[in-house]
Amino acid sequence: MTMRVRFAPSPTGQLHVGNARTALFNWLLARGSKGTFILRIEDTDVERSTRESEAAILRDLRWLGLDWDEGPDVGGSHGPYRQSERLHLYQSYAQELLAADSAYYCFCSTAQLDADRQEALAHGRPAQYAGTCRRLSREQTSARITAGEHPAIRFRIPEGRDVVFTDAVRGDVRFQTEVIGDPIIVRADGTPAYNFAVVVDDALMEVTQVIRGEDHISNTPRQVLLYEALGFTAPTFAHLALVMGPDHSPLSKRHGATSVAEFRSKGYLPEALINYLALIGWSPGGGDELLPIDELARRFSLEDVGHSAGVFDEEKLAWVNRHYLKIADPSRLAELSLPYFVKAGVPMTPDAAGIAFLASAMAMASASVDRLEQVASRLAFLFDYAPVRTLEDETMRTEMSMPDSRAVVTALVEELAAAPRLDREKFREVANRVKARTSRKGKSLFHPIRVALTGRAEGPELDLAVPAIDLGAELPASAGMPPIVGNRERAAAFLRALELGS
RNA sequence: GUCCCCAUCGUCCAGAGGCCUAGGACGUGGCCCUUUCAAGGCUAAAACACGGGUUCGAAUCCCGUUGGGGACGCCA
Repeated sequence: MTMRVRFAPSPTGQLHVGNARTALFNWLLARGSKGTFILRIEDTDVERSTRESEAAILRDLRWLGLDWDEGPDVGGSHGPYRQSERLHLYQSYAQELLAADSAYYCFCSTAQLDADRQEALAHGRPAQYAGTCRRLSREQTSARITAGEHPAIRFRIPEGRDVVFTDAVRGDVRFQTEVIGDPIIVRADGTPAYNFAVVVDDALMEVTQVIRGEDHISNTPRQVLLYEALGFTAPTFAHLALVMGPDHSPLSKRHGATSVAEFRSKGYLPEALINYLALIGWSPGGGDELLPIDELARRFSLEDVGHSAGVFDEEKLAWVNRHYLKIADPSRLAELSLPYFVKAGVPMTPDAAGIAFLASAMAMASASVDRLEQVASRLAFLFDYAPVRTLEDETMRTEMSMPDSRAVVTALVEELAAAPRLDREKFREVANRVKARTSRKGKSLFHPIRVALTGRAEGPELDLAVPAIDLGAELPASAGMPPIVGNRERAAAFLRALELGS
């Protein structure tokens, strides 16, 4: 039998990184063993499900590179893949259970149920369904229905049984049916409830391994019983330990970013997020950590998945991201960083030449930054040069007004007046001549040059930054880039600003 | 409260009875590189939760305690 796995999100919000990890583990298993990866939308909660979040989840999954073989948008032989489009199926299986007396109508009100739960808790009993409607006769039931009541349908959990299932990551897990209340399988409004819909769907879609979060482990015995009552064979289950925040509480908003969309907008690369997520609760072995997704799939195995919850560590994510930033194609990074420039107040709509320029500038930014978001400020000196503003800073003005610094700037202006466009070598020549004229060297030579030419006290290596400035200054307006002031003009403007200020 | 799951450096993993004076990675400290900030290289500190067993021998097996997490919804 070929392997079939699925990821089944409910479209009630953003794709959470914890869920993304669940999707990833399913995907890795499928891709590592020529299996089928199914995407199913669990939208039976009509109140909270939206098409917008379904679209967002699909988009995020695609961004991560997790593609599916069957799903709501691509179809497949076991569809439809939205639970809201499978209602008739649940209806007919519910009738079957009712007919076999494996299920029964329940008329209990929410208020009644709440009261029962309080009562049970108060007496130290498990907070499960009291069984009020369990023994209603067929006559009583039909009488109440004709009278206009709208009952839900509950599954009858058999008494006195031991339910054991073998979890692929944990081994045997055992529950006594005494601690399991009869679950609702169809709500009063006719829609199926989770425990029922998953079983029907996983069975009909011929899912062979159900890999999901540990929060579902206590649902599993109910589902195993449901498979049995429906005459289906249960799949293999695997429950993944949850992803926690730094304080070991479930990862949530107060810990910072939690959704895939947020990490994307902060400038993490999809391959970095994927690689990092795979490292929580699993190890590729051999001491390797930085591996592309297909290699991850090749090495993945459920048996090697850890049993304990893992803390999401954004520092380590950043380290992984730095790695992928370093090996990424510069023009791809240039494209990807566009939104961050816009957000930083540097609007641009570059053409091919503009992108090529940005890509060439990437070398001095992407290797020294955690995230794409930071590229914009790392390269801001190219587009935003304002000596007067720079000298408004007290310490900057004091520093640059010193005779030594001033001499360097003056010499720089004069040398630049005679210099052509600066490339790396030309810049070195100019720097050397300034050095000879001022007999300044090291920091006292290069620092003033840096401030004069970039308007900043720190930034990328001047060897890279200075040529980039002149390269950018030559860009035609048609390149769609903000105007870039050349080195010669910068030096002159800086000296003027310096004289004005003193 | 009841049931279930889990327990190695601050964090993520390796370790499947002797190879462990417990290994790697992130982070942290130090050093180096360096015209700045980063990045990078090297290096150091840092853990088997506790208590009982089993065994010639336990981080590894068993039991208990403690701690953490999950579930107990007409949410999924």
